[in-house]
Amino acid sequence: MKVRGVAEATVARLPTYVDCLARLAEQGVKVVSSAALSRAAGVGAAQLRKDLSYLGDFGVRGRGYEVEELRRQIAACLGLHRQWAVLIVGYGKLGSALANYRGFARKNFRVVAAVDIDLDKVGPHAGGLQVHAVEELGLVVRDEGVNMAIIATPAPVAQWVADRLVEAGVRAILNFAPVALSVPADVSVREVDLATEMQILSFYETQRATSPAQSPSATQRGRRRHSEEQALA
Amino acid sequence: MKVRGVAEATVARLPTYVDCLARLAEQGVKVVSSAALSRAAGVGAAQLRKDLSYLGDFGVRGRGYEVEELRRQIAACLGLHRQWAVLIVGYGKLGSALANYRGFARKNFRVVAAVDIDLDKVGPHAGGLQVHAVEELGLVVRDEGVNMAIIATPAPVAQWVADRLVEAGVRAILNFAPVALSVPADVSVREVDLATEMQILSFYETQRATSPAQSPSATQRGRRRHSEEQALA
DNA sequence: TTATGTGAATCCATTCACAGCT
DNA sequence: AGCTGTGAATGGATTCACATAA
Repeated sequence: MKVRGVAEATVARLPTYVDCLARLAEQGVKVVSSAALSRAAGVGAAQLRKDLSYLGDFGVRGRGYEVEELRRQIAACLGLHRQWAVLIVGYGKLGSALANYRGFARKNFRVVAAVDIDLDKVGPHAGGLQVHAVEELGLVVRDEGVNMAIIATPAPVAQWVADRLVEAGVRAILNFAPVALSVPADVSVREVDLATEMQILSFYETQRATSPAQSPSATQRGRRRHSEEQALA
Repeated sequence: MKVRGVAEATVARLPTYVDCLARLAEQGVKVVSSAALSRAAGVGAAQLRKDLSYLGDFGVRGRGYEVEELRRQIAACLGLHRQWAVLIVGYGKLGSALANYRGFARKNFRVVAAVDIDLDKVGPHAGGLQVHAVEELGLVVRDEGVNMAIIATPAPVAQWVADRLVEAGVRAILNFAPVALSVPADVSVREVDLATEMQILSFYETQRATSPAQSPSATQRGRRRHSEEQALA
C-alpha cells in the first residue's frame, strides 16, 4: 500500500481507526458507516472520510465500509503486516518497562534486544530478553535485523546514541530522552517527552485557576475534543 | 502569569524554551537573541518571537532577551513555580518506572503516591513510595493534595479510573492507556499512546521503502524539522 | 545598526455541504 | 433513500517582511 501526500495529522489518526475496526470485527460487525466509525474514534465523520480518501476508495455509497477489509487496508498502509524488530537503547527503569510492554507485541512490534552502557545489566533478563553492551549496538542491529529503535537513555547521551543507530542503518526512532535529536532527512524520529506533557497540563490547570473563564481545556494531544466522542464501545 | 488565547501549539513549545533557557543560564549566558534561542529549541526565529509575544513583551529591541528573566516568566506561565502532587494509578511495569522517573522531580512534579488494584502491590515501595488500594483513591487525593494524575493501567479500566479521578477533583490527567478518555470540559487530558507512536514511525518507514521519493520523513511529533536545528548545545 | 514585535501572506487542517453512486 | 467522496469555505498555525524601538 503506497500512498502519496497523506497529511501528517491524518497519519496520526490511522492507528486509532485500525483499533476501532478491530474491536468492531471482534463484535461481529461486518459493515460500518463513517458516522458510526468516526464516533468510536472520537473524530468528525467528514474528517474520517477525508482521511480515508487519501488512502483510496474503500467505501460503498449508500452502504458504508467493509470492516475487516478496511482494517486490513489501513493496517497495510501503516506497515503492520510485516514484523518490526525493535531495539531498546538504555535498559533502566523506563527501558525495561517498555521492553515488557504488552501493547507492542499485540501490534507486530517485537522487542528483539536491548543495549546498555552499564555492564552489570548485560546478559539475559526476565522474559528472555538479551541485554548487550552498547559497543555491540551495530552488531545487534545487523544480527537481529533491527529496523526500529527506542531511546530510553539520559538526555546527554541520546544524540550520541542516535548517531550510532543511524550509522547502523536504523531509520525509525522513538525518543524518550528530553532533547530534540538531529538526524538525516531520511530518518524518522518521534519525540515523547513526559515532562513536557506534564508541563502542558500544568499550564492549562494554572490558567484555569487564575482566570475562571472557560479555557480550551480539552487537551487531547492537540486535537480538540468532540461532544459526539462521549459514545465509545 | 495569566494569559489569554495562547495557541495550543505554542503551549506545547514552552517547556522546550524553558529547558533551553535553563541550559543557557547554567553556561553563564545572560542575554540571548531570538535567533540563537530558536536554533537551540529547533524552531524558526519568527515562531519563537510570536510565541513569546502571546505571553508578553519580554525582549529589548536591538539586544535580545534576558535569559534568567525570560525563563522565570515562561516557567510562571506554565505553573512551574508551584509544587505539583502527582498520583500514579496502576503500579505495573510502566507505572513503577514512571514513579521513579528522574525527569519529573527536576521540574517540581512530585510523585506523592500510587494506587493499584492488586493488593499484593499495596504497601511501601523502593524510593519511599506508598502504594494504596485503588478503593482509597479518593482519600489519597484528598490527604496528599493530589492535583495531577497519571493513568498507567490496562485500557479496559482506564475510563473507570478517569471517572474516579474526576470525582475526586483531579483536573489534569496524563493517560498512557490506549483509549480516548472522555471527561468533563473543565478537565485536561493528554494521551500518550506508545503503540500509536510506533505505528506512525512504521507508516513513514513503509512508505519510504515502497516509494523511494523524498517523504516528509522528519516526523517530530507533528512539527516538521528545520535545517537550522542541526546546531544544538 | 541590531533585533524585537506584529500585520499580512501563506500554508496546513478541519468542517461544510452537496454531487454522485448504489 | 442513504452514505460516500470531494470541492469549497472556514479556521489555525507558520512564515514573511518590515515598522519600530534601543
